[in-house]
Amino acid sequence: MQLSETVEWGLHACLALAMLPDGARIPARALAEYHGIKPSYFSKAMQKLVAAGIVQSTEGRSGGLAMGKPAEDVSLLQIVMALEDHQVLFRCTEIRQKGPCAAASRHYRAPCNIARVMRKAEAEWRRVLAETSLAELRQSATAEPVPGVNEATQTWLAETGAVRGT
Amino acid sequence: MQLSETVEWGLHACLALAMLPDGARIPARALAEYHGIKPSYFSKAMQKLVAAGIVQSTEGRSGGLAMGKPAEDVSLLQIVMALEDHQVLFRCTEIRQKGPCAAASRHYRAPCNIARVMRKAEAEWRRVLAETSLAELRQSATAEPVPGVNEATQTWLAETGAVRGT
DNA sequence: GGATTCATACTCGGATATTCTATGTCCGAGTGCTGAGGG
DNA sequence: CCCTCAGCACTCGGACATAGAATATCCGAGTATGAATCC
Repeated sequence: MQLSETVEWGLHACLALAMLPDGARIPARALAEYHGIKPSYFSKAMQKLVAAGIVQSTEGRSGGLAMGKPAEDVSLLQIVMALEDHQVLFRCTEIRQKGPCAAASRHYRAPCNIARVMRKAEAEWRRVLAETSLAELRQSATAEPVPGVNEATQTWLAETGAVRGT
Repeated sequence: MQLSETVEWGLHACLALAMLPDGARIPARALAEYHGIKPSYFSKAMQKLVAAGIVQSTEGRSGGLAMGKPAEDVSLLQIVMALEDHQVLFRCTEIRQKGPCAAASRHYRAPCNIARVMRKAEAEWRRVLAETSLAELRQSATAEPVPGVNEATQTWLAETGAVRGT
């Protein structure tokens, strides 16, 4: 039942993108290297975020990735769902309607009670993720920075010339 | 990220066990057939519940499965966790500590903010599941029965002689 | 000097392997029933 | 008639295949760049 590891990648990548200056873009390859991730598979995760409109991709020689919308409008739920193909955690296959003692399907209008509780729990999970925006994470990251990381990042970006755009 | 299908099986199976008379037991094979499930893999799920103490198994010729503790003391969370090997949904691999700009690990005493939100959401999910007991599900099932199913079940149990014990 | 053109380097995106987990199957060890045999 | 005992049918539990998803890799299509060329 584990979430895909791409979820972790995507969340950190989006946070990094949200911390760049407005309009700036960075190649997927550099973004992967920055996080110590193999770039090949990482790009697949980014593709899903691009398809969802969360991230914007620019092709061409000085292309790269950038936020597709303001960080305030991106919730963690959007990112997770995009990366997990909008799947649900618990899938009810209506096994109550199977087996030798099941009634005709028209008698099962009320939803399965087990599925109902599972969905309720899932809704709470989603609620927390929906309530947290990327902007809040960015706020925390800038308010309580890890010593040295921001400076090292600026240096690294300048040295590698990874950031393009405004 | 889907939960295993065995979770659905286990939940329905536990509910069925909880609706049997006190002390009664039923073979895993019959319980699988009742739900229209292939018995071979179903037994693997039951093994996990037995190991967790939720279900009790009796060997021998007239053996079978029974509840291991009162339905009031069994939450849905216990069942789900037992079947999913107590895994967590989101696994933080601390990628913030990787890459060329990471600081020394002693500077990362505060937990990762992304992981914190994910864990908070997961805690809410667990909370709902922990708040619901098997006894509540049994209550709903007896209060709003699907027409004919209970009768058919009694008949089927009598015909097949699947129920043993007091 | 300035505009144009063209080769180029670099980007994303999808087609293609490989590994790992979930699912499915099977058979052996163990245990309580049951019926025969003896007292 | 009642007790003993051995055979047996049936149970669970774990070892062994298979299917599907997640992970990892590679190469091709497309585009902005920038140098070379011409006016």
